[in-house]
Amino acid sequence: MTNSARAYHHGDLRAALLDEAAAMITEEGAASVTMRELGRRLGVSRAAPYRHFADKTALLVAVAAAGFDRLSGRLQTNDGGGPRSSVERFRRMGEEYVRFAVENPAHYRLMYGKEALTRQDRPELREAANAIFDQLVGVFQAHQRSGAIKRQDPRAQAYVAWSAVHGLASLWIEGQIQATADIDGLTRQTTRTLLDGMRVRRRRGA
Amino acid sequence: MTNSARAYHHGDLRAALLDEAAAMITEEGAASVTMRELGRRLGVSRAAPYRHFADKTALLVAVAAAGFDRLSGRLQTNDGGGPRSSVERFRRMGEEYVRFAVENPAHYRLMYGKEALTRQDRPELREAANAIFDQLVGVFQAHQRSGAIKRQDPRAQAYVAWSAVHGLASLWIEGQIQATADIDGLTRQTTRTLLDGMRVRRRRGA
DNA sequence: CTAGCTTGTTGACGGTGTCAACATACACTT
DNA sequence: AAGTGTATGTTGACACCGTCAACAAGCTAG
Repeated sequence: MTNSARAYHHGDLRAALLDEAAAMITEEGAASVTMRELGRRLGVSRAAPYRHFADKTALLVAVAAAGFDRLSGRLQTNDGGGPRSSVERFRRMGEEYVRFAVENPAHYRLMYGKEALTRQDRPELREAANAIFDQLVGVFQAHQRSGAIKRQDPRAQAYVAWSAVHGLASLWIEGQIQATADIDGLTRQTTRTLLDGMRVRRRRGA
Repeated sequence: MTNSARAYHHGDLRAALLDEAAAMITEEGAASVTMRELGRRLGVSRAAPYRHFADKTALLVAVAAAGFDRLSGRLQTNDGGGPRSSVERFRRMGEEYVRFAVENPAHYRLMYGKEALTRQDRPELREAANAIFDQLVGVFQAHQRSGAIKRQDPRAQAYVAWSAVHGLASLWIEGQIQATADIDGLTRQTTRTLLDGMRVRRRRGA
């Protein structure tokens, strides 16, 4: 009752706010999201959103959390299909991750870039982000069991890999990578380099 | 005459604005920077900054550009000292890069994170960022010549490596990496993994 | 000394987030 | 069915903000 959708005056303003905010973010960037404009678009007064979110930050946090859920779902769906090698799983996961970011740049930026959001310890965000990270850790654990990569702390390995794909996505989104470059190619090269770098290798000298 | 510092009414308001803005950014984050507050702090009216910067974005761009210069200088200073192996050069460069970001989180965020800044093609920023990237490309070229890593497009290799350290720095800054983790250790593991992943290796099967 | 450009000030406008006071619609009790 | 309470939405107000136009003052060049 408390959190489910019910039809009062507007119908379900809370959900409508989240949808509209997400739409504005993808269309015009997070900076364009305004409590007043949200009200205008939804045919509601400027203060109406405050009945559903404590403040603007809380609204954006909710939108970001929804983004995390969407990303997490995409990764899981893409991961689950059929018995694949852990190499293939990792490669696919990286590609899907970057693809999401490239397709939803403003949303991705909101999820990871906004200081105000992550700075405050919003448990929702923390949890949603952790779910994705744990998924990645799982891939590395499986990969270690298959004997393909070094037996190190899988969390550290996951951090290194996550950094690489997150960095690639961020730099691309922010336009720091020359447009002539091929993002898919770079993603593949990244995952391949990471896996090769973690692979068990025979000692040569010393 | 046009761009050099001169003592008119205030002394050198332009430089003072850049300094004060940078200070505010490191102390309270970029969001706290306000034209009016800048005026207040420097004992000047709210519109005075507009005699030196077209708008707030231009000011922030200049601050970001200064940050790029600082980072570039640090990397160069750290790189130049004595004849080191290209492995060592890369390792040090990565560490210095992450260290800068960790020590100046808000500034680093401004340099790479702000959509508004990078979105518009500010040539200053582009140039400053490119200088750092070119430096990295140079390291990989040297590294290829030494025969240690694969002979691929060094620019692509540089993108992969840059992504990894940038991603690590970003995730750390945004608090996405568990605080118990060791950022220096992760940085070393990242550079080592990258180099190993790019190393020339003998084929095994297929 | 005067003319002109550079720099700084003040007033104003429209925009924002947010709160308090008020109004309404629905749900639930009796 | 009536009435009451709470969830929801509205309006007015306040203090900010970025920015512009009109004005004032200071320095420099002739």
